[in-house]
Amino acid sequence: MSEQEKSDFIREIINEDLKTNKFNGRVHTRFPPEPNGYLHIGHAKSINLNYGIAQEYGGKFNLRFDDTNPEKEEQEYVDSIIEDVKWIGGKFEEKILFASDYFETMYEYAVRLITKGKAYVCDLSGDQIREYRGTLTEPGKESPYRNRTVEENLDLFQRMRSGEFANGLKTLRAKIDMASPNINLRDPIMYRIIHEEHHRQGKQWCIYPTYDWAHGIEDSLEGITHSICTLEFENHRPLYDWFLEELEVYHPRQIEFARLNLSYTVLSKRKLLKLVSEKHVAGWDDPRMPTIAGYRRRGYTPEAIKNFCDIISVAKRDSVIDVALMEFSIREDLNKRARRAMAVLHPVKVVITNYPENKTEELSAVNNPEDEAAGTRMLPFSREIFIEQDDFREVPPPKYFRLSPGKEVRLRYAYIIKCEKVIKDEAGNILEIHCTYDAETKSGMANAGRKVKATIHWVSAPHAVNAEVRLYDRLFLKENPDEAEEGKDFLSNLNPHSLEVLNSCKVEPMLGSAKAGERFQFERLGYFCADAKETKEGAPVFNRIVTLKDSWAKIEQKEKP
RNA sequence: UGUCGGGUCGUCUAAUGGCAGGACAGCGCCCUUUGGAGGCGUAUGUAGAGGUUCGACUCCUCUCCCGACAGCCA
Repeated sequence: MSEQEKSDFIREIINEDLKTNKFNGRVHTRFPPEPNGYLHIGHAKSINLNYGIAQEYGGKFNLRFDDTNPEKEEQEYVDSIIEDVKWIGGKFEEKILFASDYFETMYEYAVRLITKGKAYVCDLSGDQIREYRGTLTEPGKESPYRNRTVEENLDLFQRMRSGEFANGLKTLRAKIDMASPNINLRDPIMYRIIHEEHHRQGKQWCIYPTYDWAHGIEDSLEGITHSICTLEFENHRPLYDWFLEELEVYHPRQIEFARLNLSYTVLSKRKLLKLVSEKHVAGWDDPRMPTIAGYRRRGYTPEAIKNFCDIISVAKRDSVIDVALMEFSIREDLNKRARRAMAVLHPVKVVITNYPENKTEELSAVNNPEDEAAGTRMLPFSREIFIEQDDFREVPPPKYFRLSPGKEVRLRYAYIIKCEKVIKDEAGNILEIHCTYDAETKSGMANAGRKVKATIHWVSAPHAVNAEVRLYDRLFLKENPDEAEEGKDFLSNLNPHSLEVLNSCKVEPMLGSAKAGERFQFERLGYFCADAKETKEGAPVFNRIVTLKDSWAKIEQKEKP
């Protein structure tokens, strides 16, 4: 998709603002995560949107941490978020920003509102505040503390700051309208008392601004033009606007879009945290997690993620994106870029009885048929090879084109072989398959053109390297994991087979020195990535990124009743 | 029975008063030394009812359906 063609309701708004010169021709966006968890694919959508817009319009982009709640936030999350935003490709202006750096200004602004008679210190408890707020259909009641004098409010607010009161004893509230049909306008809380150490401010503060109070100020201070957030903040926009108007400061425009939902996936921070803390997965970067760190470890590329974000576009209606679109994006990317390799995951030995013992040939193999520049490599071939158990059936089902007794297949880049005999143990397990080869059918020879129905992959037994391969699948069995039985939650929909570890895989020699993070297509199987943390020279560990589209699997599925 | 927002192929998304198009998924065929890739083709959609108009996905009215909001979370 070319940048020119991109069009959505947000870009339309920006075009309109540019036309009317609303922000003097400026475009300045931001990505404002709270450092209370790892970034996930939904955040990638937001980064791609905000950063993409800044880039397209020659504007600016800020990375700003919305660190206004010390009870939930940690430095570990700050670090991971910075790494993830960079990996996704978001380049932020000069330095990383923190809402907590504006705390002093926010305090002064609050004093300004108090002085205007637009904010007051309230002594109501949490329960009382809820009670006074009213309900969705009934108006609320005014707090008995609502009409304190400016002097009293100023004094109390100063004493809140200086630590005179315990948590929850007092709040600073905006004086708006307790009867507003929009609950957010019923005297919302601006400051609460939290005696807790902040990851950047230490013990400097014991009052912390709420999101509604803080966010618009952050945007205003940074000169943001378009403050893009998700739909659940739509009802907060009147409040965002109210604060900035009362403050009489620079006023950005808030625009809301629908957050990303992915089938077979959960994307709420709470649920992701639960998966990690209850050890249903191995950590935030477990390759099954929809976190940026998880996708990275799995082997996804930033380009594929960007492409995915472009495909799904952005709108206001709620939607659930088919996870197949994500899989399509990574396949499309890796098909063009990943070098091909031979790997046998479930090996069974084949002995080519008419091939000389002790002979080894070097056969030329193409590294990437989609990219001639990737060149070729040599593949050792010998009398004993491994093939995939699945590529042999003693009793072949209909339409099965691979090896079976008396039948021929081509070995990729090598010869056509014919199955002559199956050697089993007493229990009936297949130990070896004995084949003969046709020496005239070597890849590239005159007779090589002889047609056989199938080509299978293989690895020379004496040259094979042992590898561990981790087969990852969807983490959840249900399209909507939240759709659980009575009394159960999304965890009951976990896929028990989302990870299968194979320890005795046989791979071609070149793969023995795969570097951490390197990606390959294992021919006929899928795309794999050498694990970033655990792969070692001579003892490689591969993560399956995604399978190849497998039309045989589909045929087989259909044959079954 | 509050306020705000939303409803276009199975799934996303275009068309902003002028041929309902694209992608993914599906199906069929061709091609193929990866049952991959690629090529070609095919089916499927404007929530409903009225109205305005030469002409409506688009504008108006009503109805229906879905989502968000009653944290001192963001």
